[in-house]
Amino acid sequence: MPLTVTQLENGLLVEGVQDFSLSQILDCGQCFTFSKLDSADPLTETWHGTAGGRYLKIAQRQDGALLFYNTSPALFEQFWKSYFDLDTDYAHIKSILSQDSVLAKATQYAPGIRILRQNAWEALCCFIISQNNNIKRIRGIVERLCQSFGEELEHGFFSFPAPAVLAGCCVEDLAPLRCGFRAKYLIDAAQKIHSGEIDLQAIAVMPLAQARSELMKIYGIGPKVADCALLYGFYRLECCPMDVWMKRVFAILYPNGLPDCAKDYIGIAQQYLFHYARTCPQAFEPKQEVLKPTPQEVLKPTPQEVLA
DNA sequence: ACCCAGGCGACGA
DNA sequence: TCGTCGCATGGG
Repeated sequence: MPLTVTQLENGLLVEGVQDFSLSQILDCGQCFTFSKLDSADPLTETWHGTAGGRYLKIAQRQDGALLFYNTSPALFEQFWKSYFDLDTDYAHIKSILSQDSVLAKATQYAPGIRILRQNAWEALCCFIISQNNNIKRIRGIVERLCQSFGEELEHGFFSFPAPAVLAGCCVEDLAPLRCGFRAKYLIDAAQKIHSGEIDLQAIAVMPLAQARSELMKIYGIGPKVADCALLYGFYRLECCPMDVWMKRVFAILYPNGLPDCAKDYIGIAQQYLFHYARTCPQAFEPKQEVLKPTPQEVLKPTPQEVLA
């Protein structure tokens, strides 16, 4: 279905958007720079935040239509349409993934998830911060990073600091972030990128294995953070970041790996499964579904009783 | 108080 | 090459 774009006095109305939920997209662990506004209107939800050095306030009506506040048609076409991945047919992708029963459940649980096309440097910073951390605290550290070293945009929001800014910092300079041992990792990433030793533009067009090993030259970037940067910062859908949640998913639901139907969209499948595992734990806890005895088993004598 | 969080580097076997 | 441990901080 084609999008219908209408210019209003306060922004841009975009109708015909399918398979899109603001809260699912912005709160599923791929992005840490948007926050939900308290809305007087229960029929809409409104978020605001930053991406690529731009501030955006955006609302979604209950019928699915989107309102991009203070956004020109040109800016929508050039930036936000791509950022929200609106040219990708998620209905098609979900229909393929749903050939597998678990993925069918995970996609139905949060059918409005999309993979954002984020700025590579910003995603890299966020996922350096993410290691051995929780999403709530990641948001706070990212916010302090931008407030402390970025440039003010609008409404108290700040851009990400450029690599050059962090490259000139020492660990003590980053103390206000309260990011712990990750400060030295951020600085090394900034220095290698600012000096040109690591070229994000070049990584964007490298074969995956080479891109991955290039990112892992940064002190503090291992396989998982590299995969997150590649998936979210470079839109490499063939990456499947393996964090503690996805390790649970594989241990419990996919001991033999993902099914064949996921092979072209592993990164997207990963996002549905990650969100499902993290926010719907009762669907995943091994103890309840897997180990709970059936009524027959409760009545059956134990092996010890049989042997007695 | 305790365990855990979108891990990683250092170290020893 | 593989397991194990410490790391900063704070949420639940």
